[in-house]
Amino acid sequence: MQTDRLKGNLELLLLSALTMGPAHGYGLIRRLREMSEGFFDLPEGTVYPALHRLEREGLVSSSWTDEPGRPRKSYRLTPVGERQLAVERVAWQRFGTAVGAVMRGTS
Amino acid sequence: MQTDRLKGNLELLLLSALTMGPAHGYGLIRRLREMSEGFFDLPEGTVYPALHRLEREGLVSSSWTDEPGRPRKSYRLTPVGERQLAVERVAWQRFGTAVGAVMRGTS
DNA sequence: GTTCGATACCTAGGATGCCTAGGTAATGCA
DNA sequence: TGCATTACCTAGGCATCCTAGGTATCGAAC
Repeated sequence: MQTDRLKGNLELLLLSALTMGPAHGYGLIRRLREMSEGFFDLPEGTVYPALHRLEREGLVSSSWTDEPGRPRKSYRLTPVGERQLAVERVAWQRFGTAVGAVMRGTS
Repeated sequence: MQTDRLKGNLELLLLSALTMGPAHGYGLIRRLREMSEGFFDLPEGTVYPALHRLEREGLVSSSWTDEPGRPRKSYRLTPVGERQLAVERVAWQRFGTAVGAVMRGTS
């Protein structure tokens, strides 16, 4: 069955990571890995499409850095994204509370 | 984007609910609703296929009650299911810890 | 000087897993 | 007789994450 709990939480993770400041995709992968002490080691094929989705929805905005060297696409939170992050945080907590109640067998 | 956090946690929820004793599908839906104070109100189309999956994997076993009235298929945890539940619990907690670390911006 | 690992971007298609929407049938009450 | 509730089921849809492939730059090692 191979549970993937990530489903539905990726958005929360990416938006959270961006509150520490703008970052590009590859850097976000590293940032999430560090912040979670290695727990989240997301493949690029997961993160890049997710960022594009977030941008399409207006939660993040991107800009190419015109520094020399490797091209980098920097993402930052938009005001809409910040509001959405607050919503996600509450939703996550509620979900966790409900799961906890079921696990503990109490209502 | 419509996060569905249930994905990957349904197994944990069903196995947890079954620790309170055997139950049939419809009853499990009610039990989860009560234990979570209304948070989890799972559609039948979610629960029945999941129970079949759990049975195929040997985590639960089923038996039709030969009581009169409506036919009911009662599910109970198998020993394998109990072990798997313990695994799931730890996995859930680890996941929660990791998400919490990212949300709080600390490593 | 070239080979390799790390950095940095991308996408098509597959797998998974929950949900929608449909179906059947028994019970009990209005 | 009709309707709500209980109780079971499944096909197909859809969203989302991942696999696996691709391109290209840079620095270090050989």
